[in-house]
Amino acid sequence: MIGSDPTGSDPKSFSSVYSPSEIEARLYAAWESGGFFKPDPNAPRGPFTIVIPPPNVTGILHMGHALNNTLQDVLIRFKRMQGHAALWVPGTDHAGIATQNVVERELAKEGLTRQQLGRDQFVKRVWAWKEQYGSTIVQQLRRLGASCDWSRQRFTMDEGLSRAVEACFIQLYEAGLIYRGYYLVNWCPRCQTALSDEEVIHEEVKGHLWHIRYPIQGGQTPSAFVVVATTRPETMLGDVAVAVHPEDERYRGQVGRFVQLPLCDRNIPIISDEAVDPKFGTGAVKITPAHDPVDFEIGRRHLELIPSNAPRKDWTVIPIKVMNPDGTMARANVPPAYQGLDRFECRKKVVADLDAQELLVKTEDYTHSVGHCYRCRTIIEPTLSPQWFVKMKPLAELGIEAVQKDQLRFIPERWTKVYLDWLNNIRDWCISRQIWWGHRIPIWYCSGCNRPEIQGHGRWENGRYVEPGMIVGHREEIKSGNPPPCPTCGKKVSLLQDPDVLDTWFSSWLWPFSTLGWPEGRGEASSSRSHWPEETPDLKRFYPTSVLVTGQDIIFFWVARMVMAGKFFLKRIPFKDVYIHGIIRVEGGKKMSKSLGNIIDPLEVIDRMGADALRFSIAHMASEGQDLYLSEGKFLLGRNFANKLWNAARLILGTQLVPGTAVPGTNKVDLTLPDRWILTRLQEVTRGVTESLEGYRFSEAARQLYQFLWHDFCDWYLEIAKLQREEKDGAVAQTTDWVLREALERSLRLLHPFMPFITEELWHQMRAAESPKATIMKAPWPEPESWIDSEGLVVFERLQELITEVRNIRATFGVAPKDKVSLTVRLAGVGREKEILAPYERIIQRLAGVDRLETVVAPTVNRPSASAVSHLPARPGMSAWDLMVPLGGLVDLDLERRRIEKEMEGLEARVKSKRSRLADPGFRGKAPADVVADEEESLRELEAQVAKWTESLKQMGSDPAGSDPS
RNA sequence: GGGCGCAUAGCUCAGCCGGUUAGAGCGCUACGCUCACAUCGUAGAGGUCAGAGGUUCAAGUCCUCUUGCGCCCACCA
Repeated sequence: MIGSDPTGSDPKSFSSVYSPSEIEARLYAAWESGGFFKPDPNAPRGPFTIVIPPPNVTGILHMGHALNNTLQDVLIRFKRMQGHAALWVPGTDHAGIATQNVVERELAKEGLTRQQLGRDQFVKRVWAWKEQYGSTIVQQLRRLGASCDWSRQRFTMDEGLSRAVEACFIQLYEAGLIYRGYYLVNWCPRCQTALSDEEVIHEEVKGHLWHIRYPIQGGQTPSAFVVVATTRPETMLGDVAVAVHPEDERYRGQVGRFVQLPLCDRNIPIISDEAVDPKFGTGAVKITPAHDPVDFEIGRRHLELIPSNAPRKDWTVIPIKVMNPDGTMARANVPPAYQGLDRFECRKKVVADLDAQELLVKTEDYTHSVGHCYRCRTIIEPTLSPQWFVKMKPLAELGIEAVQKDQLRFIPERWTKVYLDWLNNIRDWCISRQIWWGHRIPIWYCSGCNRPEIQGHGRWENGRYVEPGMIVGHREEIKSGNPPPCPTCGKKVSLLQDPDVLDTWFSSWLWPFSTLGWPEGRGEASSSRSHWPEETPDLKRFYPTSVLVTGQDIIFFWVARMVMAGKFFLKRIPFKDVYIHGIIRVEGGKKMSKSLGNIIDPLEVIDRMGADALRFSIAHMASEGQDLYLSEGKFLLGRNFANKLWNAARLILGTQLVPGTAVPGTNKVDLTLPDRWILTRLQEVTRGVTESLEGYRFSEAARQLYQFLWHDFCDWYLEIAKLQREEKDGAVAQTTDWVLREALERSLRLLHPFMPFITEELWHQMRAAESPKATIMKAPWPEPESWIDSEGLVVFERLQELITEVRNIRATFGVAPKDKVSLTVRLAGVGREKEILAPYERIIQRLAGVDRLETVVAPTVNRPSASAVSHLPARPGMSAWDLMVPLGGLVDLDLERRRIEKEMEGLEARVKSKRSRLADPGFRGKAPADVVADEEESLRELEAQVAKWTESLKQMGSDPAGSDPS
């Protein structure tokens, strides 16, 4: 019932300014209730699927979303019209840390912490938040016009998707690709959780490099020191060694000795390790295995501090953790003076104390790269802790294979390298998070057998990681009331689930199939466990998806991992094409961000100018993979274009139709030249837009449509059509109406993926009578017709040239718009050219402001006195024409001379360049014959042109009327 | 330390496979509220395609280097 609203579809109510807001809301509601976003089960062509990059439930629509979803919607609407069963699966991401942060902030306003609330209550509270606010972003996507199938909307914490997460975790575990390790991880003291390497943002920070003396024990001289340099002096409280390069002469004989650790009552050994760069600083490094990744590795290699997966009794030295999870200094192992201090306060105090003891050699300014939490920007504290990991090497190989076997294609292609580089240097993925909002890890422990202190020190048995008393399984199994016996003690004692949740991306990487592949209403975990995912009808029909549209920032987080997951769990890639679009920036090159206060809110743009304006402007700017620099003003392009289209339609639809219908016959022989010209242009544009969209060249498609509709259709054809509709010959008037409507209707269809609302509204007004319920969304994508009037193209272009030239002369000599001029056209009379002009006399008269048009067929003709002249060059299929416009007293001799001279300047430059090119034997010898012939032809024509202008200039000199009137 | 992108009109950007006269939008100039549109029309001005070298008959387009800007990756204590 899209166009049945009388207020919207009555052409007489057309306002001269397009106002989108009411129309957009009405149409979107009609589309959605009409079920038009669902894939057509009877679609003539195969499925075309996109899964949305799920926005965070906490999100609000920003320009990045607007870009990303506009492009997806353009593709989906295009493919839907082409007859594909187009499916765009929408949904949102539970965004573990981000969402937890939001709700924690809300609690804080009530003076509560999540700890006070307790885990269960807190999680309930987050769900409540999600129910209340989680649909914000999907509502905003609707305002953008996104034609997602909302009946298939998913959430990463849905029942089905949660089972997918569990099932995939278990499959990976059984394949020996999941383990727990006591490793150094990225720890955010603010969020109090571990993060993956990808979640750490490295930023340059201005800091200091402190050089500290560590006194050598039993040295030859009592004052012997080793000087170490550090950017984080507070970590020295956890030092367990000093390392030097084995070849470093400066420390020969020192290795194996001990130094006294200042501020602490401990002695630590000097060791040697290849990882130490002797050229850096003093060549001696303090080793803090519990708080630095490099030190951790050195520790593992040389001190056997942390034998991986070995029982605790084998430890010889314990890495010393000196910080609490919140970034304050720990109680254990830390001298009392520093206990409980914030890490940065502690840093100051350590430096001051060292200085007081004269152990601080120097303090240098030092800029270095420091890791920050990607959610809260807090400086990361590398910390030793037990975490779950995915072994990535075997999975990465699947991702690499996808590219090598041409199963996967990046557009633009250069991202392939970025993707491969990451996969080739992949490290294991830390997937456990110490937060409460997310998918809890499907691992349980026997309360009698598993102790916290052994976590992360399990063994590999039969290719799988095991800890004493550890059970891996589905929630349903474990909580079924009949828990399995502990594999270690054999007793059915109480089982405790691992408190950690999984990285949000652990659910996201399953998105392309978890959204399609979970059978509705299936409950039995045991049956799903071994055959997951199910071959649901949706999975069968729509997987693999067709294309992924996303930004470069999540190639590692998401794209690469989805490829791996798809190949691992389903043995098939999740998508064939990956279109990587640019990043939104503001003019000046900065990132658009809230903190910089330079946000341009897409919703505000939609409010003010309409979703179509926003979408078209974005698409117009989105040339292949380039970043977009936005400013408010750039959306005027789309707004003005929508308005132009609206008014053109107003002209076509708002006036009384000429009575009677006339559908032109085959090859459009009964149409006028302008009719055939505009229809020919339309064929070209149809082909161009289709090809551009097939190749993801969005801006190219948008530009072609803009050029065609605005300049070809409105500027030229509509002006001519006005005349044709006044024709006494009823047939001409009738076919003009037909052409106008045909061209408009096809244009609307071509434009629909970009500007869905205005095209629907106008299309519907055209169609309301015949099919009130039809929607342009389901109208067929235009196919170019087989006929092209290329001859007509040449003639019409000559007409355009002629009119433009006369207008130019009028403007140059200041002929008032109301004043008419007369025009003499001289042509050589080749073929049927002498007849060309006659039918278009009225067009020329109207568009060029001519009252008397005379055509002279003659080899030469004298220039009428006191006139301006112009010479149109010969073209293939068209001879050279001379134009003469008598101007009487209006002619300014100097002006005309300058005009001619300028024209000749350009021509002569080109003549010169062509002559020299043709004089070059290399060119004649090696260039293709047709190129040479074209050059020769064009040189001949240029020379003829020059001759004509020269002649005109000469005639002017002897022209008495051309003399200065003053 | 690696890698990538960008440098074209005053501004923001197009320009696929190298081949006539390098395009658009905005801005600017002149004129025009002509009965679809002033969110408009007509005409126009404005470019050594960052610099240097190379490949080629031919380079904005391909190669190398340089400069400037931006981004990504990396265990620079």
